[in-house]
Amino acid sequence: MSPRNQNIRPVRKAENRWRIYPVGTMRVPVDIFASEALISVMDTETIHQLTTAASLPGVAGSVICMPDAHSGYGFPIGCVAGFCAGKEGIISAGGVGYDIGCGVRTLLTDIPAAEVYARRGEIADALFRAIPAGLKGSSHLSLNAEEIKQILHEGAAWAVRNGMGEKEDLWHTEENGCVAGADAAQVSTEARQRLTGQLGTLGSGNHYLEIQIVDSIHDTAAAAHFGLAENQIAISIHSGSRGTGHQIATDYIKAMQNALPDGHPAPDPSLAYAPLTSDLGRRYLAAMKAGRNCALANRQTIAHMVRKTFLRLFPSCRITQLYDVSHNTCNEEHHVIEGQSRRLFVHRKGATRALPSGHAALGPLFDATGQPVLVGGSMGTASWILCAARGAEASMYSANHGAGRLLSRAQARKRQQPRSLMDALKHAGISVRTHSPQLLAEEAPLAYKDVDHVTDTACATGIARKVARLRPLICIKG
DNA sequence: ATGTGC
Repeated sequence: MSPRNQNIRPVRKAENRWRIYPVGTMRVPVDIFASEALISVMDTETIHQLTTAASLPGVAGSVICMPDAHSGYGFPIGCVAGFCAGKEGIISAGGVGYDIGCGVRTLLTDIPAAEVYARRGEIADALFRAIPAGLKGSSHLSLNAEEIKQILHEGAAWAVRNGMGEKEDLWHTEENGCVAGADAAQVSTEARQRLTGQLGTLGSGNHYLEIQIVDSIHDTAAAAHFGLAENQIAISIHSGSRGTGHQIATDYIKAMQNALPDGHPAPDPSLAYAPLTSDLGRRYLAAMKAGRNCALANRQTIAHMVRKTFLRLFPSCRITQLYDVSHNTCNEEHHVIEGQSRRLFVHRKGATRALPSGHAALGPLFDATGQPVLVGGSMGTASWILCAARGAEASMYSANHGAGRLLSRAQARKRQQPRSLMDALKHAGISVRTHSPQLLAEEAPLAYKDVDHVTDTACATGIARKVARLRPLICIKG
């Protein structure tokens, strides 16, 4: 169904802007935000997945591709696609992906950098003990069925209600820490049970807990508003919905593959979809929201354990939350399409929402700066804190989520010896703790794009502005 | 991403 065999070439529209005009089954164009260098490393599979997304029923405006995009399951990672609410629109479980609600939370501390440098090994060991990580990392908390149901409905607010955080944390979290409309009844028993021993665990893959230092400030006013200063110590948590979100995705991808509407063959089994108005579509929406809440509660719980660990080591320290934002979501939003305000269901996979100052959906807390955008780098490289800018109107109010993979996990394993990576990180002054040096190699810097170039590109297009660059000092990995 | 594939 998708125009795979046609010779598709993005047309250069402006500096760092490219467009794929509709051909074959494509209903809308694809708008790519990338430099020449970044577009040259996007493989044919990524381009194919973008044009496939642009071929789905009810797709609105254009499909957006971020500078960090690479191929994924169904949609590429780094893709934004909105679908009209109502009869013609669809929702796709593969479009959101397996790690529902995966995102980044950044906390700010008042601990002098010199003290962190002096006690780096001790801090790394304490965090590694306190925060379960890796595929088998199991939680210190054990949850019963009622608690799991509450978490799926309440998100981070559940953790705060149970003494794991402050209400200020929720103000500094997307959706105030709770996605409305979640329904645990649409989440299978198996998916719910998988949370039993997993709340407050980091997971594996590119998930991490990093202690970082603010390396440079690029927007003094926004940095002051965010509470950021040069040489400040920050904490970033990159994690998701663990087994629960994965199981929700598995369940609904299967169900959508088995229940495709008549006359609407899926372009690809990984991109099976359901009409938004169908029972299955509505059920997935409610289950996906529960998955987002699971991820929000997970990061809130991890943040609480990190705070407890730091308070033991630095009893007088103060740790506040800058922001928490997910980058694997489907969200109901209003967008202006061809001059008309439309209600859309916007899938963001490996892309964050980016509301500029003055946008009606942005709360008062960040109206002066625009919504914070947390860009996680690869292990051992920098992260960026950006704020959404006016140009985000052209990206359906979205920005990039990271550096983006350059090599597949298998390719990375071939090119990176685990031992030499550990040595290189140590040499770079980064204290790494991991349960699996083998999996660590898959996350080696050589497997990722240059986060500074990706960030430069995103900001050059006007979708976001640089606020601060963060450099890792301690990294806890699965 | 994932109690790692059907």
